[in-house]
Amino acid sequence: MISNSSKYAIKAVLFLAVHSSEENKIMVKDIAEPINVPQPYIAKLLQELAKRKLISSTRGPKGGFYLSEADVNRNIMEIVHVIDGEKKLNACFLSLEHCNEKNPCPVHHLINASRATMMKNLKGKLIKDLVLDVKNGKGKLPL
Amino acid sequence: MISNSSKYAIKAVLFLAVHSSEENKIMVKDIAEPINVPQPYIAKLLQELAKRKLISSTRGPKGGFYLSEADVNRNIMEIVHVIDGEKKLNACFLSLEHCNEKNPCPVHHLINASRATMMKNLKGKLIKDLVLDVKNGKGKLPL
DNA sequence: TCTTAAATATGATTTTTATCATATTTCATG
DNA sequence: CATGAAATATGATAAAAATCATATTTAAGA
Repeated sequence: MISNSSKYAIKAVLFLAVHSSEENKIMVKDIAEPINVPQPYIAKLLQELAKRKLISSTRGPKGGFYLSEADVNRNIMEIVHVIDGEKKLNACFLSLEHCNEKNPCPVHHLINASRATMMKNLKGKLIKDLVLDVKNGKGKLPL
Repeated sequence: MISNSSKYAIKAVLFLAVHSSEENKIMVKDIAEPINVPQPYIAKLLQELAKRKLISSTRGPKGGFYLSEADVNRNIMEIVHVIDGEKKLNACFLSLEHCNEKNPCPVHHLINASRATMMKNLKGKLIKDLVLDVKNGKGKLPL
């Protein structure tokens, strides 16, 4: 449903959200260690996110990754989209091609409402909201 | 979250639930085709389910797979357990080791309630209930 | 402008998951 | 009791996901 890569990416973005800023860029090795993800692996993911404009970066000395004002207005699902592709977020539990409200598979009604609210929650929450939650003790770091 | 193999297994069990009985066993090739899963692959899964007593089988001529009275009193999550292992059904969205109600990760509250009801639904619904649903038009076959 | 520190691009390797193949065992039936 | 039809056991291959390695490009600062 959601890949390992996406999870790593989310953790990294959350880390950046809390610890970085335009004036305080962070380089991969200082991200990889605290979030406990192999450095070359998270590097690749961060590069992909940067290319797709979900996070910001600059090269060279004093360079690194950070989140701009625009970046913190993204939500978590956008990260998943970039890493995993659009694919199966809306997909049927059994991955059936033709399953929908009109023609539901037998398990459709068991999971659909729950998943819909889950998705709504994830899409409605921006990165900056999550940072606020952390500050208010509603979610804990480090990851 | 849930593997391809589990999905195939569920489809096969559903198929058996509707089409088989102790007097009408079905052999793998007659299951594989209608549910659209490669024959050798579904064979392996069915064997595993049979070994773990979630479905029934007999060998030899006139043999095949079917669901006994006991078998139709199972729920879908039991199938997933057998195929995927216990692992991540209760796991944190970000696969964090130490995430729980007391010490939630930032996304915990966004998904946890939804997932809990989803799981409750899946565990509460028995195979025989699903068959009833299909008969009452609340879920469609074929898959 | 040269050196160095960082991201970036590209691709290789490893591990896991999915798929396929084959030989063996069991059972019904003639 | 021999034959053939079925599941079962085991393992091989292929595809995908995760992980790792290296050469290139960019930018800051001496």
